Amino acid sequence: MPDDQKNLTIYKIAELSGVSVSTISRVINNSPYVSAKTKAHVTDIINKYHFSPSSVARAMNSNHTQTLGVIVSDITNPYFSELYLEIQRYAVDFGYSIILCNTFYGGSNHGVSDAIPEKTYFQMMLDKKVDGVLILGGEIDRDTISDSYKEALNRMGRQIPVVILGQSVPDCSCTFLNRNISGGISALIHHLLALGRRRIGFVGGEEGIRTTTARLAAFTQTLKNLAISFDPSLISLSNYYAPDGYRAMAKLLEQTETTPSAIICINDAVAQGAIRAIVDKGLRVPEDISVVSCDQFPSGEYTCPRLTTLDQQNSYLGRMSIMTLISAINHDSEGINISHEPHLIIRESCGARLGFQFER
Amino acid sequence: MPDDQKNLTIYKIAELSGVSVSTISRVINNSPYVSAKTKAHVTDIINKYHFSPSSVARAMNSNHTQTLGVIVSDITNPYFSELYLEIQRYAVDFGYSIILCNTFYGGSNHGVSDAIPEKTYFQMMLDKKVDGVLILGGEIDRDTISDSYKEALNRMGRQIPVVILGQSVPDCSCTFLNRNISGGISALIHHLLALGRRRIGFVGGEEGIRTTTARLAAFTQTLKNLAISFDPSLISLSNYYAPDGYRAMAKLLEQTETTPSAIICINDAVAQGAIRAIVDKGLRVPEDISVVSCDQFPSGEYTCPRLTTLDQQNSYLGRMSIMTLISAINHDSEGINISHEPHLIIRESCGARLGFQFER
DNA sequence: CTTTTTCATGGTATCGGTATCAAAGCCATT
DNA sequence: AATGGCTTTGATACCGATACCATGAAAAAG
Repeated sequence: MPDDQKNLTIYKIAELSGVSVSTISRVINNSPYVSAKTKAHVTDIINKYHFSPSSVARAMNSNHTQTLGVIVSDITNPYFSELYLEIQRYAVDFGYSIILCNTFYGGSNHGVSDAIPEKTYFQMMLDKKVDGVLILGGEIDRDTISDSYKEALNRMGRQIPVVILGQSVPDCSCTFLNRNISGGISALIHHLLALGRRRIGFVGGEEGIRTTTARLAAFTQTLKNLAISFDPSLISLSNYYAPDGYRAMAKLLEQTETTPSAIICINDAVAQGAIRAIVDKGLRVPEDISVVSCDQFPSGEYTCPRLTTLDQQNSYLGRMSIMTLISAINHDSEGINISHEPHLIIRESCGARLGFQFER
Repeated sequence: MPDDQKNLTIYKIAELSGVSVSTISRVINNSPYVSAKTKAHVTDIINKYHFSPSSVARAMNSNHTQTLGVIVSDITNPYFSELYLEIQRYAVDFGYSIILCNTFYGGSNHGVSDAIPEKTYFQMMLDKKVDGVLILGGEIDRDTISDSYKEALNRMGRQIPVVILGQSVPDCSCTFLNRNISGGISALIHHLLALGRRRIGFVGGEEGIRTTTARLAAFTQTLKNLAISFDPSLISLSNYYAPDGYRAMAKLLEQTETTPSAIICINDAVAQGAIRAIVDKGLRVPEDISVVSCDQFPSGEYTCPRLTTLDQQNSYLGRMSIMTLISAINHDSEGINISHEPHLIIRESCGARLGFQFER
């Protein structure tokens, strides 16, 4: 049986075919400078032995590896995994494979405590000679970025294309895709006001993280513009997961004197935790408190009650991220403007679809 | 400023240091055959220019890339992402990076239709010369495995270590970690019976997939052993996500004449969908129907009601998977026996923790 | 029928490291 | 001073592809 062997090289195929390595290379790369006869013969041998050229050797003198690095803080977070799905799809289409780097930064509740510094991954990306790096979240999302982090990031950015999904940081040798982080908050508030909710709280997210800071700023600003009194005891931050939402909501209910009539959560996981905390206090959603969220997760359509939330168009963001990176690698373009406007998904947790109209 | 440059090689460092490349290589690899003085000098230059050796060139003659391939069907599925987290953690500890391969096989509801054949990824893994491959799920989980798939899998298995988390398939040149797929079903049924539930249905999972087939078999077998009548109209399969749970549950409620008193779901996402379907029919969980699940997801603790479910010890499985693969690469051992017993987490959706005791 | 052009093929340097071998320098011993 | 052993260093083949140049054969042009 003409079986495949380990460590088949172009030299062995040349030997088996009775031609030179140059010819084998030509056949592999579909060069026109091979006779039909030779090509057919070599192709037969290649198929027979299931030969396929080593990407490592190819990378050696082409200086590109057809590999991309993707850095995320936590792939169990639906926000990141949804982005990843889209990225993976396009990467394969364009012939790239992806090295996924999970930094464990930002602490989910998964029992893993120590984060892997992004600097470690930056160096790894450089050593592995990936063709480009995509950063979806992590240390770059901090309000204040340390000099040493920035230095490491810039060192990488000077050597290979780096695309960052988030919001621009000054003096970075990277391409930024500016997410409209705070968009939609105003729509959320207006929707709640229209339902008769005026005492609105904000739950979840982490202090010092740009998403949280920006959304919180949009929250307070919108209230101010509408001349609605702002009560700091209605704000309770923690983190981005269901247990955090539970904890933050429970804390909010304890620290405030008057129960809020509505809560805006940083994302659907937090909203789920918050609802659970409200229910555990013997209150009802949406009858007593309306709960809405800023970032749609797939599960939000199946909770009790279903979540009113914002669609951040994550598939679109994922697609734009990978396309921008590939463009940067091919020097096709110099930065792409993305325009995504979060849009309101009205379901049950605000009360609207259940026909409630509240008075206060 | 002594700044770093692009494409720094060992040759340039040799030139800058005034020694030979051999010496640079020795310094990098901590060889004892370098004088302290030379070592210090070269180290200074390396640090000054931020030189780090190319992994590609190293792979060229060491024949290992310090890279692993991980193949999953859908990383947005918490089962896979939880496994991945553990795998990533240990991989980095042992100096490996991970190429993640998402096959889109098994259709979630994410709008992506066409799966990427695993064969495509197998070839990619071979070409990229990864040191080992870990398959967490996908085509291997089918009840019947096609010859062409098996052939491609075996070809890969003969060249590099391949570890598969699931259940053994005959005549495969891979190491299997046999998950106890059907374990815990019996515990679930006994728990429901103790609560007074006898008319038990099964919801979710996909026909022709081993997890589903095995759990369904354990389900019917346990009922048979207990001499409980088995009603095929109480079984409704679909897939592994919340929308599938919703759909399957709605269908079950339509197709059966007598409403079931309990439902066992394939996992927590499906359970969430099923609960939603039950509630939409105007029934209550757990008062009218108890709902339990076979596979714990983190969100299950924050649903309304909280889910009674089985802990499959996914962290343990992830850890064993990566450790087994690394052992196989190092020829340290020949297969590891894993012992994980799913254990029952009693919460609200069955009724037990809410103090219900049902009669029938 | 010779010369020129085109086509097909082979030989070899190269990418950036590591491994192996050879050799030079240094010190102590005889 | 010559010898031997140890430390330290340098030169070069090699890993598996591709790129470039050279060459031989066949076809077209003179």
